[in-house]
Amino acid sequence: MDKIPAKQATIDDVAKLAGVSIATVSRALHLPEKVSESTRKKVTAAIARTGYRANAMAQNLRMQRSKMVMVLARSISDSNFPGILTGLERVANARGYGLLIGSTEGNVELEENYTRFMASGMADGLILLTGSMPTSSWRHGPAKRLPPMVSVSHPIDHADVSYVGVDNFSASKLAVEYLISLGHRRIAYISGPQGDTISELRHQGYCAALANAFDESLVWKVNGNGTSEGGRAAIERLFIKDTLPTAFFCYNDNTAIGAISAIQSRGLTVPKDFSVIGFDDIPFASNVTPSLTTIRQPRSQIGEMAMNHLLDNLPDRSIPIESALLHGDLIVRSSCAGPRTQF
Amino acid sequence: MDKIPAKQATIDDVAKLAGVSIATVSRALHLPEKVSESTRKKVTAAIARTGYRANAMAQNLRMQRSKMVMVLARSISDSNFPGILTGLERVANARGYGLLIGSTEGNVELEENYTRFMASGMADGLILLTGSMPTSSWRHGPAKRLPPMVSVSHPIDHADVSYVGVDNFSASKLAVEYLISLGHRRIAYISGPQGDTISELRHQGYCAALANAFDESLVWKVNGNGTSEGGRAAIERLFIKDTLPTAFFCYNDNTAIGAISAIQSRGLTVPKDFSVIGFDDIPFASNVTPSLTTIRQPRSQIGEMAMNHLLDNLPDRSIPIESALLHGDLIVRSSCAGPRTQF
DNA sequence: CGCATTTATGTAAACCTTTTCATTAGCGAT
DNA sequence: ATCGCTAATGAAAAGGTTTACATAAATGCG
Repeated sequence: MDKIPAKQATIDDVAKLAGVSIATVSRALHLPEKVSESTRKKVTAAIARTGYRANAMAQNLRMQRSKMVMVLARSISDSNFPGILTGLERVANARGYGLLIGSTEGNVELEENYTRFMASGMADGLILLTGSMPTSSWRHGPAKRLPPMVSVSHPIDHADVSYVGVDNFSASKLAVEYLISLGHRRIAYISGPQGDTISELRHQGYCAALANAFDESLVWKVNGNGTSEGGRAAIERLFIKDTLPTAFFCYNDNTAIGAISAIQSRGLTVPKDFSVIGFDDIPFASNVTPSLTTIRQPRSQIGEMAMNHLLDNLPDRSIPIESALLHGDLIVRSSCAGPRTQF
Repeated sequence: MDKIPAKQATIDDVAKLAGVSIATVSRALHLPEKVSESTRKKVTAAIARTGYRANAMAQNLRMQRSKMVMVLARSISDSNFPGILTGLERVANARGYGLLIGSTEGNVELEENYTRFMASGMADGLILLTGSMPTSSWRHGPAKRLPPMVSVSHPIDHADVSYVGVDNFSASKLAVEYLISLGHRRIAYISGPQGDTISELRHQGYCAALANAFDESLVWKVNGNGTSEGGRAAIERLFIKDTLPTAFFCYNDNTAIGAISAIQSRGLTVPKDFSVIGFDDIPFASNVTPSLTTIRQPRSQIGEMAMNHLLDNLPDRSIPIESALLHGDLIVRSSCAGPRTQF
């Protein structure tokens, strides 16, 4: 084994060792057909000997890019995040890009920190999982040029950004239709946070399913906040009333799990007394008791599509703004059944 | 508002506008005390006017760094990952570093892909969540120089890398002591994957607690694999026997949840018939029924410590290899109770 | 006032590539 | 042998910083 050189070898070292110019080395690497068989061999040999790896910073500086994509999320701990990130990562890696991740925690200062990062050219593109455009001074400043962006999961109102996510409307409709098919007529929606776009879409799907099925539809919305605590609280508030729904369509699995837990702690059972359906199919949905019937979000597929779309758009930013709505599948487990016959 | 310039302003633009040299601009930014009050003002004004942001690639090339840390994980979907990542991210961001993430999925090719990335200077340091040194050709090649590294959560045998993680031995001992304090004498350990270092440490803690408490200790190990499926299977296998333990200390929460589910589906109850204690305190531990008694890993603290240690070591690599074992707390919920009086 | 010392600024090199442009050599055709 | 054309290579610029060194101005002191 050669002795360890003090520093990482540069293109100069390779060129010297191969007895050619650095231009030729570069060409041997990137345009092999432009260089003669014999010198190409000398160059590859020299590269092997020196252990040369092109310095990414120099390349990026010269080529005016960074080969990085920044993923900006509201929270890393979101149940959907790992799955999406896995998809993003898979294609970024396959296409030679690095993934830079940042979480804003809803904190404007942190967000500005990251946009500064972006502004200094540390990323060629931006994946938004925040549900909003990067709020920051620099957008309104002189250099208004944002990198190509794709919004994932959370559609952004009034912004011309491509969007990839599950079709919340149709998937919710599907969920509620399933409850209806089981015989339920009094179905409540336990919502997500107030003003949340996704919650609104899911609510619309819920309404549509009811309107389709019944002449006179009973829309029943209870406010939650997307956490299991919120689901629990929603049930508590509801159970003060004397008329109750027989099934709950929940904003997400966390909410559903909270709802189930609240129902159970009142001595009632799911799905015998009440049916509960969630949304997301988070990893734990199959591990709760009863296992949760829900809508599966194709998380990694969402991530893959989003990243592909973004990277396709990098070279010339010519790809038009477009939305991809992916199909959400109904996953039937054990938290739904027909309604109790007697109320 | 100024009109939008075609390109991002460079230091030259600022210098020209301020009527000084680029060296002065650079100094005004980094060594403000070395530049006179008046010119400093001119420079800052020019910067504001142009919307100048230093080009990160150029800076990094010049300064021979990248201001990035790579986080290499086995899987992004690991239950502990988001929490640790949150901690890592928090301090990286605060200290001006970007977080580059990659998941190897146990795939050697992917791992090599990332080490190539590293070798080209795209990261100044490396956080290992893989439990092993980056296996790759380049380690054995001529340029053997690895960047500073810190291993997190998974200790790495026979490698001189700093390590930050929970004190698996003591925490496990704590868990088992708790079961003993409830009156259990026949306690089984449902392990993680074969050969897993962490599982081995937890096993040792388990053994130590037993040995401390009883003259004659009954060590009882059942193989799992770290998934809820594994926990479930372990219980099934065990229940063929006629003597059974009264309590289970599980490798992790996933295993514990699987175990509980298997016990329940045999018509038995936790904690009345069997006590189950987990490890990790994953977000869902409080949402299962019965809510899971477990050991909490201080995930974000682990991430913060690891990143701080790594970044402290970047300037001169002078900090010695060291291990930080963090305390794991016992979180008492409802999955443990005293043993059944009659066997 | 003259010299030494500090302070402020500018010039240019260095960081490592990619790529344009120019040059040289080689070859076939006339 | 000469011309023209192609193929292979090299020289040098450009990308945007930081910083060592040089220079000029200003200040201190005897």
